[in-house]
This record gives sequence, structure tokens and C-alpha cells, in this order.
Amino acid sequence: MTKQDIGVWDVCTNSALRRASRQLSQLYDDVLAPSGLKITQFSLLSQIWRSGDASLKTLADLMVMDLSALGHTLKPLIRDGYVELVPDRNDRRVKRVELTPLGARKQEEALALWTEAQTRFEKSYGKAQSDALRKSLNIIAGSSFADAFRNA
Amino acid sequence: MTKQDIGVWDVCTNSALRRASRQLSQLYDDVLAPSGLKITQFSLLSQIWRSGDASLKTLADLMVMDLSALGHTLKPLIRDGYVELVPDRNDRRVKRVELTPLGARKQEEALALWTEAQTRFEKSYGKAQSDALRKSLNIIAGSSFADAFRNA
DNA sequence: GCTATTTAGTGGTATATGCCAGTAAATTGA
DNA sequence: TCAATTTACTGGCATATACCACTAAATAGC
Repeated sequence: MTKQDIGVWDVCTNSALRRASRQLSQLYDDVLAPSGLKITQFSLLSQIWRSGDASLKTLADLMVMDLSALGHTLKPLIRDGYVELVPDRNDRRVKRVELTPLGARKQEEALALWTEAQTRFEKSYGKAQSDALRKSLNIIAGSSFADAFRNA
Repeated sequence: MTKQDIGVWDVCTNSALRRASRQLSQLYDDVLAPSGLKITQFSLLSQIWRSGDASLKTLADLMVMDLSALGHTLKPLIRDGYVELVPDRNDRRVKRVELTPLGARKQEEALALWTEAQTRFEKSYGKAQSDALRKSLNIIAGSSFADAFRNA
């Protein structure tokens, strides 16, 4: 029975996390499709808006993303005119990530679709459960958790 | 306060999921590094072992992964001699995914490292919480959840 | 003030993952 | 039995994400 009935995701938290990510991103992507944005891109645009004119480094840290990965991920958004990288005046190493007006409009347009998706999620999974789940996930994404893990 | 203090991950379950995935995969990858496998590859090898000689399609469904995505992801593992695709005798469309002896050895070798990572996770996050989290994630990854979401 | 070190980004390469179009094999239906 | 449909897989292209090596700029130490 063991080998057949139990999947890695029943045992490995990371597998479970990635597997759930694939499914949920799929579901959100389907809802977002009319906007032409994927949920990853919408999240990024939203966070860029929230963070004002954060530097690439700052944004990468917030997103818990590798700096170069963020750079690559931004490329399509820059190409499509939603995002701009503005060199900092004081520190010439730094580039600030900004939404263009077009990007802001696009984010707003997609927001309605995202709300739809989020609502469906909460209807299916439960509002309280959703809130609790996000909190759990945000603990895992935090730097204190990473420290704890590394020292455990 | 709003814009600055709250990240997308505080609002969007999908963002929270992906962000936590990035961090956790990172942490597991670091522990697995000596084996030369990433946690994604280890998970796949483990599931292939568990599933016996499942077809690509079956495995993709189990992993909640696109069929072609699975094919792509297997390529490095096939190239390195850990996995083999064996054509089915009865249905010539079907290919069965099998671990080679080398792949079995590699998975076993990495298992010790994975156990270390999993143990650290449970020490940092809590054993009961980990179990509960996996259950939650597996609900989200399930097909009944997808149906519920789509009909919500 | 100058050198050593640290910090921020870029570009290349590799894996992870999805969509679409195409092919071949099996199955269904008249 | 044979054409229409469905199923399983492949290959090409695109995004997501990481590592590494490299460059340029700032900063710390002396």
C-alpha cells in the first residue's frame, strides 16, 4: 500500500507547496486571461505600485526573489511598456522600478479580474481558512523563518 | 500606511503561495546541494519511484503538471541517466516513466539530505503545523478544489 | 586620497513550467 | 471496415526563476 497510495506531496512540504502553486496559478491565470496578464505579472505590477519607486534590490528582497530573476521577469513587462527602470540620481548603481501610466491602467484593469479570482478562492476554500493560510505562508517566506531553518 | 505596509502577499493567496515556494525551495535546495539534485528533481524521482511505471500522462496528472511541462522537466534527468522512458507494449502511444538503477541510487542518496531538510522544517515550523499545512495544500492541489473554484 | 571591499545590476546559461500546433496511435460510430 | 474523434506525446516558443561571472559605483580602512 505505501508506495502506491501516498504521493510525495503527502510527505514533503516543499512538494506540496509547489504542487499547490501550480494548480492555483493555473486557476488564477484562467481568470486573469482576458487582461493578457498572468498572475505572476499582475502580482509584480501590484507590488511595484505598492512599493512606490523601490530599487530592484529592494523589490527583489520584498518578493523573496533572486535579484537577477527579478530582472529577467521584468523584461516582458518593460517590453510591453508597463514598467520602467529609472536610474537613481544619488546612487548611480541603483535603478528604481516604476509603473508607467499604461502599466497602472493595466494593473487596474486586471484588478477586477483578480478580485473575481480571489473571491472564488475564498468561496471555495473559506474566508477564515484563506486568511490563516496566507499568514502561514508569509511566515515561511519571512527572513526569521529562513534563519530558524538554517540554524535548526 | 496602506500602500507601504502591506505587500501583495498579504492580500493575494496566490502571491503568498509562490513567494513561500521560492523561499522554501531555496532552503531545501541548499540542503540537497551535495547530492547535485534540486528539490524539484528529487521530488520527481521520488514520485516516479512511488508510482512504479506510470505513464507520462498519469504522472503529470498526479503531479498536477502540464504533460509537456513534465516532458521538459524530465529531460535533464534522462540526460543524466536517472530516468528512462519505456514505450508501452500494448498502447504504442504510451511511454512509461522508470527510474534507472542509477536513478534509484541517486534518489536514495538524496533521501538522507531531504530528511535533514524536512526535519529542520518541522523543527522550525512545528510538526503539527507542518502536517496541517500539507493537508491544506493538498486540498488546493486536488481536482475537486479546482472544480469548486471554477464553479464558484 | 587611495586601495580593498561591498553593493547593485547585467548577461549568459540552466531548470521549471505552460501554451499551442503537429503527429501518431487507438477508439468510436455509422 | 473506414472515416472522425480522442488520446498520448513531441517540439517550439515564452515566461518564471536561480546561479555565476562580470562591471561599475559607492564605501570602508588606512
